Amino acid sequence: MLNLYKNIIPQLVAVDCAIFGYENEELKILLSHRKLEPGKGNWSLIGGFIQEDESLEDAAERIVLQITGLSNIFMEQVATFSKLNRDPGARVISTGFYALIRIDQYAPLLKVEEYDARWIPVTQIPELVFDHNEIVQKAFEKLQILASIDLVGKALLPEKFTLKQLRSLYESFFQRSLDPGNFRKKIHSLNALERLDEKNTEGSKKGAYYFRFKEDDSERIFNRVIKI
Amino acid sequence: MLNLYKNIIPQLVAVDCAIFGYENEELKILLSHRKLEPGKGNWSLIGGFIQEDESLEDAAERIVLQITGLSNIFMEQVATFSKLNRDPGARVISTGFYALIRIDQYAPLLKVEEYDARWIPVTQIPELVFDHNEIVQKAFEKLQILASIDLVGKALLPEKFTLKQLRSLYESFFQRSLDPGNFRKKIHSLNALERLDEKNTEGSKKGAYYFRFKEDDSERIFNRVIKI
DNA sequence: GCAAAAGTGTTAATTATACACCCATGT
DNA sequence: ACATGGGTGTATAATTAACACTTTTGC
Repeated sequence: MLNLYKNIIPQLVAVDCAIFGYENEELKILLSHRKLEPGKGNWSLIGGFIQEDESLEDAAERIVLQITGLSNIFMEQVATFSKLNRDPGARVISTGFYALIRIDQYAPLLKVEEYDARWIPVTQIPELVFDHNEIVQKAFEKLQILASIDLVGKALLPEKFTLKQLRSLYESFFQRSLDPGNFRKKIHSLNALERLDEKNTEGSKKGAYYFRFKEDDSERIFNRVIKI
Repeated sequence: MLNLYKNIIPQLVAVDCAIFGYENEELKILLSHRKLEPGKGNWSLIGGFIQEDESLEDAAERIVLQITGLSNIFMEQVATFSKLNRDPGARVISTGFYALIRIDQYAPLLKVEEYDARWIPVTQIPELVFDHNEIVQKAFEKLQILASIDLVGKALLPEKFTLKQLRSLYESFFQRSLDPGNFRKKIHSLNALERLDEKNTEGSKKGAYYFRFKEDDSERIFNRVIKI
């Protein structure tokens, strides 16, 4: 491969993915057990080295596809982590990503046993290898900011869902309870959802209408961030 | 150096810095002319390859120090850019940073002619090499978000400044005019500044009070981002 | 009928926006 | 005294937040 830059020492480059999903009224993250030394067997994010012919985004998509069976999913960079001794096995520079997937579509390609991947509530994240706890922390903060200025849900909830489910998702994002009435009004004002005629009667006798995200979101309202 | 990971192809890793400063009522960015092929002589961000014994943050600080003479400055990651052919000279993965410096303290260590570094208003950014325009764009967006939720100014303005100057800085961030009266009230409500007894009489006969950032910002108010 | 969750309405507090007005001072 | 930018005040609209109220339906 062409290289006009001589005498530059190349580095090992990897990606680590914080994969979020939503299930049973809880926001969860997919954690696995590390296959390689050092740290073999410990809890870890899913990651891998970048290949010569792919971008970081390509690598992250490849890895998420392997472990979830899903492609074309929502994914964003968190940050790149490069402390000298973050990985005791070698000097590795790793870019963190966070991904949002629908657990109802989760269908891993790899044998689950191989990685022993599990969905863990974000409130119960164990100690992870290397600096992975820091990556998760930053990923969660980015997700919170996103959820603050845009209605996040399409990537995490099933096709149809109740407002209670959406609210409970938001309560997971912000880790606090939200007023049901005010939440409804806020969501409706965003013009992003459409009500179906169908009701979910699991949670109550009256039944709660199902909603889904509009195909056409041209009238959807986003919050400005600018407040000053 | 220890390496437990065999058969992994290492990559060239670099940093590129979008250095912002504020001068004559304008937000500016420090651009240089590229010293190396490919693209030698073209407008470019200031950057360089990461060394074996430093993190990305270390490398960015080193590079900013060389070109501005300043250390301990405000700096944050923008994102990491890794498209396969972003740099025609080789496959280079580059992490973008943005830095905020005070132009009144700017004192480059390297001969300025060597890089031909210049302060260019953000409204007049020329075509840059590779994907540097994209890096600048994302850096500016990050800066806007920061300025939306926190009072940015300490890192860009001189020690003492008038509210008009601060407002003009904010007008540079958001590229729109802000109501003088409402801006004052907003700033005062944030509890971040203290008024000096001194006045600046350059702009008017009456004179405008100088302000500075409080040493103690324990009572300073930050805007929540959470709006839903 | 009543419990329980869904959904609506009312009010107060806060914040944002537009703009009128007063202030100090060099000429 | 008056023009000019600095600085303050006021009226209104929009948003947020707390909480009371009505609706539906299975038991």
